[in-house]
Amino acid sequence: MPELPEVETTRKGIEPFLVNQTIRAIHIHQSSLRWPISSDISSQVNQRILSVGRRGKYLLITTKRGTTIIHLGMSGSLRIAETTEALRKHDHVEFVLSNGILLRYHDPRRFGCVLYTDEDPNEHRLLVKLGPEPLSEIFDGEHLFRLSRQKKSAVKNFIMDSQVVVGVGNIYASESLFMAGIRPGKAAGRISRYQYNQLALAIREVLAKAIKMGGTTLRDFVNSDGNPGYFKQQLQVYGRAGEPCRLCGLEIKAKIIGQRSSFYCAGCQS
DNA sequence: CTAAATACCTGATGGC
DNA sequence: TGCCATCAGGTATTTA
Repeated sequence: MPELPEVETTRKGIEPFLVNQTIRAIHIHQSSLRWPISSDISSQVNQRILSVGRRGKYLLITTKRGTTIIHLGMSGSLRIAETTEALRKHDHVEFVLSNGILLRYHDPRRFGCVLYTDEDPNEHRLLVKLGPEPLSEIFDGEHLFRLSRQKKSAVKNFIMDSQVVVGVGNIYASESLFMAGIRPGKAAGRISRYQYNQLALAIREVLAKAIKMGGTTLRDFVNSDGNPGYFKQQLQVYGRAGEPCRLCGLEIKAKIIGQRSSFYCAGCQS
């Protein structure tokens, strides 16, 4: 399921095929995604792509006229295809480019979205409230500490709140908390500044490493070039309930926090 | 205001 | 073989 590293891996993967190409056509096979695909996306036709950006888990394909905002939800993927390649099931949108290739949006569970705006995408209602990028300079322990005061909710839910910091999904939340030595169920407001410094560093490190490795493959994520990522074997706690902790050997525990499965080591995390 | 629950959706999996 | 129940989960929205 695409978290920030997978989205960034996708961005990097498709960028060289897209920049400076003109969008010749957009074929919509299924417009019923999380929100319907608006017909004004056709404004992008015959426009040259200036950049392929990212904000949080949103991909931004920008032309002079506007920006296509794509979210992969949890089962979405983008891939570069030849025009001769048969349409697969759940290939909902195709961008036909002037270099003769296709960008295909594929999303079995249709939790994702393909939107269009002719204004600054950062002012779009879905992006305007987002917290800092975890790999940017303004994201640090002080930021987490300041926002968390008086918060009673679990720290895991806190760091997964996109208004606090973007890009920390269920997998990397468990991984970051393990690395920082903090139990996921602990109240966000009761965590020290020192621990938040550790946590901010852990989030940075886990995400940066995953991006470097090309993203995690769990169920149906496929890199834009069709190859799976390689991060799965690096996971320390996620999905490892009952298995021994790689650091201390104690059994990894699973717990539902905020309706989401969470994993931690009772020996290494307090 | 906060925090928790819910909706959106389909494919993989396991039990019978 | 098929049918049903369960689970996966990002995030906007609704409810408490």
